[in-house]
This record gives sequence, structure tokens and C-alpha cells, in this order.
Amino acid sequence: MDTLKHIALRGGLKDFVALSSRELGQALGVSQQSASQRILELLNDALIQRDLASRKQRVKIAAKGLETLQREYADYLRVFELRDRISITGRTTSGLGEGAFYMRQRGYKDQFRKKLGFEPYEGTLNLKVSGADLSKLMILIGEKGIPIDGFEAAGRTFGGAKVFRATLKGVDCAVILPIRTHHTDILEVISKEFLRNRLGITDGDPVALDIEL
Amino acid sequence: MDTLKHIALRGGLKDFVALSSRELGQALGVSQQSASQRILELLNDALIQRDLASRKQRVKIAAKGLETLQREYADYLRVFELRDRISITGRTTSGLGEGAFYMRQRGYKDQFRKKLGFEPYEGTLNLKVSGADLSKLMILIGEKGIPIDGFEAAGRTFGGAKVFRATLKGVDCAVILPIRTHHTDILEVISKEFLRNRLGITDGDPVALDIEL
DNA sequence: ATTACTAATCATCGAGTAG
DNA sequence: TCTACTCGATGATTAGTAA
Repeated sequence: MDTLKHIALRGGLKDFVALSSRELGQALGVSQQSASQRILELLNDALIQRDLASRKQRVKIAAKGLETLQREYADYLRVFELRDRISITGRTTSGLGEGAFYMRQRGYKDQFRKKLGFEPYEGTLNLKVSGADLSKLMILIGEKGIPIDGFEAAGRTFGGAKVFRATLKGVDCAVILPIRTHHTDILEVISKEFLRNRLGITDGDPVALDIEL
Repeated sequence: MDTLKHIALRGGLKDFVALSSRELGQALGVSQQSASQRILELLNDALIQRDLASRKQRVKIAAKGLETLQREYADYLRVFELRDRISITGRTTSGLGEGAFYMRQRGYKDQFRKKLGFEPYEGTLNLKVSGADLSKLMILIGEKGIPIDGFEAAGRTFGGAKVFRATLKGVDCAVILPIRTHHTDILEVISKEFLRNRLGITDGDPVALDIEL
């Protein structure tokens, strides 16, 4: 964790950075040997990539390493920044129409009506989150929210989820997240109304979602 | 570090929270014995306080522990949010006049002239930072800045500090921070001129400081 | 139920050194 | 120089258990 963070501080999130095991060891207060060992561990866990072609090795944080750091960052955001609401900005994207399928299930609909006080429009507004806001999304993933139980219907299983009340441009809505997601950048927004029409938003528009925790 | 973070997540920053060694162990993925040991270590380092009066121990993060967490948080802020300039907004507050005393010392004045290119007005403008901007302040605390050496004069010691060039409403100035700052929410701004008069600001006015890293 | 001691086990570290 | 191996020492962790 500490090693990964240090690589990130060196700029390893953007590109490969030269980082000898001696340098790393000094920075972390451990020996060259231990630093080398730590690099190997990170490699083994696929948290970083390495280019050992030239004299000095160059390292770069891999996708899995970025996730790890974001989760850690999200913890600190929770510690220091958390109020009762959080604002996440995302860009409207056209989903795969999957959302509508799930929204049509009675097993979900009934729970939404009971727990949120409205029966959602059969379709979701997908917001693609990027950059710094991804860490805020991590906070959501870590929060409990309002639980939506999984159920069985039509011979298949529908997984559990959690929802958070929210507003989007003043309109009441909710965000829904699968109960166990760790790597997503999509927020699914449900509402009583067809949000796209109601708010006049089209794909690519950035909108700020104000979420209640 | 991990243990301390977990206590913070449980609300240990604000007040004592009940946290048995078994609970902590499970949360951290270690045994009850190790969790107990970690609590003892944190206590020994004065990072937390403990109340062992009742059955379950209750722990609370001490001042030193808060600092530790803030430093760690600042690292993650640097990783995910950092640019080359940072804008921090604070409200003008009347200091205790202490700043003026320090600014009068030749040991500091000479360094300012040499390293900043101006000799500051004998007095500081204090900005009280709150809310989300506090996290930006933590970035500053973690950055190196321009070092100001400590010295001895008049039979006492004047500690080291670090400064950052900045502008306030277009006027060149600098922020000064003690080299090992404790938990602070005050930014001390120095400038060639008497900023209050120059900018016509009075106590309570919010001003945005644009700081160079 | 707790917390935390002791003793055994296991992982981590660094010195020396090879490639 | 560099990385990274072996291996003995030093830490950390845990099971058992006392208070």
C-alpha cells in the first residue's frame, strides 16, 4: 500500500516512471533488497507494470493498482470530507437498455415503491463518472445505503442492490448500485419520470447528482 | 496506519467509540490478539486515547493521531487532485499580533528578502480556513515549499518554516507555515505591503489565495 | 464477555553476493 | 551501477490461556 502510494506520488499513475530499488528503499525507509521485494509483490498482484529493458527499471500503476489506491483514498474522503450529502458529476451515456429490463421486474418495483416512495420509470439514466469524481463514487460503494433485496423470478436470480436518494437538477431521483460492485464508473439513476425528457438532457451532457447518504 | 484509519472510519475523530479487540481484529483481518496489540502500540505512540473503564474499551483519536491521518490524506490528495497551483479560500481574522513579532526578526527578514525577493511588512494577514478547503491546506502541509531555516536570537530559538509564493486579489504575497505544523486552520500571509489597507479587507471577509506549489 | 500475557510460528527484513 | 537471490536475524502474528 505504502509502496503503491509512493509510486503514484512519483507520477506512476500517468506513465512509466524510473524508480530504482535503491531510491524506493530510501524513500520508504527500507533497504534496497526490501524495496526490490516489494516491487516484485506489487507485480505479482498485478498492481503495477514494469519495464525492465534498460538499466533502471520503470514502473507504472496498473488498472488494479489504481483501483486499490482509489479505495484507500475513498476511505480518507469518508474520514475527512463526509457530510450527509455528496455531489458527483457524470456524463449522460446511453446504457445498453439493461436498466429498463431490471426496472420492469416486480421484485424490484415493489421494493422501490415501499422504500423510496415512488415507482420508477422503466428505464435508467446512466451517468459515466471520471477523474476525481471516481473517488466519490468509491465512497458510495463503501456506504450501506437503502438495501434492496435480491429475489428469484422467471427461473433466474436477481441480485441485491442498494439505493441512495438523490436529486438531479432539483428533480427527486435515486441512484442504484449492485450490492457487490468494486469497479464501475457508471451511476444508474432512477426516477418517477423519464429524466431525459423532463430535464432535456442528451448524451454527453455533464450533470451533477446530489446524493443523500 | 490501517488501524488508525479504521478507528477514524468508526467515528473516532469526534469522540470515543466502543471498539473491542475482537471487532477490530475481524475488521482488519487479524486475530483478536493482534488487534489488542495494535491498540497498545497506538496508545504507546500517543496516537489514540483509551477509556478502559467499562467492559468494552472505547477509543478516540488523539491530536497526534489526527495529524498522522491528515498527512496520509494529504498524500492521496496529491495523488488524485494535485495541479501546480492551488486556490484556498479563507476568512480574514485578526491574529494575536504574534505574526508581527516574528516578522520583525532579522533572522527571518533576511531569508525572506533573499528567497522571496521582498522584505515583508511587519505583520501577517491571517486567513481562517474551513470546510472543504481544509483538505487543500493539508496538501500545503505535505509540500516542501521554499525552506526558511530556524535560528537563535535573543536567547531563544526560532523554528524553521516553509513559504509558498502566492497572490491575493492580484497582489504578490506568500504563505508561511511552521516546518512541523500541528493541526492548524490558519494561513499566515505575508506581503511587502499592508494587505488589509491595500485591498480594503476587514475581519470576516472571505478571500481567495492563489498559491504556487 | 472482555483485555492481554507468553510461547511458538510465521513473515519480513537486510547483509552478502551473484548475475 | 542495476535487480534480486539465499539465509540468518529480527519482527509480527497467533493459539492458548490467565485475569
